[in-house]
Amino acid sequence: MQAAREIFHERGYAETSLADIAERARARGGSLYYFFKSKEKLLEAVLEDYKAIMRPVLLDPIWQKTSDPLERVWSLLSRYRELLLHTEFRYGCPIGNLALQVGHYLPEARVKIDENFRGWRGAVHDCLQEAGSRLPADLDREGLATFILSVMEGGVMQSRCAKSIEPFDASVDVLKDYFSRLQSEGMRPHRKE
Amino acid sequence: MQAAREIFHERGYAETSLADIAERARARGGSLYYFFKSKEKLLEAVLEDYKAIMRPVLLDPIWQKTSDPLERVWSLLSRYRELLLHTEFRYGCPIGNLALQVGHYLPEARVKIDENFRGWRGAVHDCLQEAGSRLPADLDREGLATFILSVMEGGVMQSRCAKSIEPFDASVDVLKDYFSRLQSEGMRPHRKE
DNA sequence: GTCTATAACTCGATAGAC
DNA sequence: GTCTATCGAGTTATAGAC
Repeated sequence: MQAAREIFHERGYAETSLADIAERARARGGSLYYFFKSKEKLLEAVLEDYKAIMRPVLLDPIWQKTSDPLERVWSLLSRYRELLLHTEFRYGCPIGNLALQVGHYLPEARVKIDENFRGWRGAVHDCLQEAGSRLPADLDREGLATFILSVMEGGVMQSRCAKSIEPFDASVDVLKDYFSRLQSEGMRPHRKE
Repeated sequence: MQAAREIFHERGYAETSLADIAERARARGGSLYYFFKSKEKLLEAVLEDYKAIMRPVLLDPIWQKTSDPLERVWSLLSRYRELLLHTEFRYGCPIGNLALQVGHYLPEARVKIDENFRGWRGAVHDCLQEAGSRLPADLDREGLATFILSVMEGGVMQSRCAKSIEPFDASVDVLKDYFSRLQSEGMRPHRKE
């Protein structure tokens, strides 16, 4: 299943054959059917696994680097930046990829992708809550967590196609500017349109 | 080619067979090869066409609704909102879909997808420039245009998977809040971190 | 549990009639 | 130009030996 996760990420779902997965797992194609009754079920297991490893594999190592909740958010975004650079813009966010690859015709997978997004937003939302009074009290922090995921996914998408880190960096820079304005609000009440 | 554009959008590139395309074009599979020497070349022609129709088909009807440059940006985003609602979250941005479907293994297509993104950002950038002094003078308007595309693509991605307009709306709402803060800057100089 | 062998199918692409 | 017919390759999935 680790093999499936890797190759789905590298090549995409449709472009990956079960023989490819079996080869990386040092097995033969037919053996996979002992554990998964179809390619689709294998994908669902991979997506379920992504949910399970998000905290121990993705978040915990980042959370460990700093205890400042806002720094954790920036560090999480940096993780995707490193992924882009490290893979020379070939891969990207594995969940985002699968979202636009199979989200529209594999309903069960779509639901599990949504659950992964919810988990990610939830983790960022926790950071925003923990930031307490450093952000405006009346701020919609759920909405802001969704917004941050949008910026990340959109930035990764653009940088992959541009084969340049520029669009990702530009997106994160603007996000940081927004935060600096949110955090300076204390000095003067913000007037909503 | 219109048929190809539609079905690539609805089903995705890998899930679309040339027979499907020919059927919608009221032709037979073999006939396509008189115009396109491969499925990949057909995709490239579709992406080239997207660039060509962006202005007359996507932008001009929106620009016509209002001459206010910032309203044009919100109206453009509303167009994607309507697309999500109108298709019950099945489709999404056709370029974004293709970006994460084939961007990593069809190099020529990836370049043309990038060109589409550049065109979109360019149109938004023109709006931001036209907004003149309504935005801070020292603002990076190229970066902001990239940011807006990120928010749109990320919002569409999340809403499709959630089958709910909430993530898209939340993303756009936060973006509007950012703009309202940018526009109120005139009242008091903003201190950069 | 893991393998081999293969069934059943789909797809992209080509050849050639008209 | 558009069609029919088909090739060849690759795929998912199954059957059954070991």
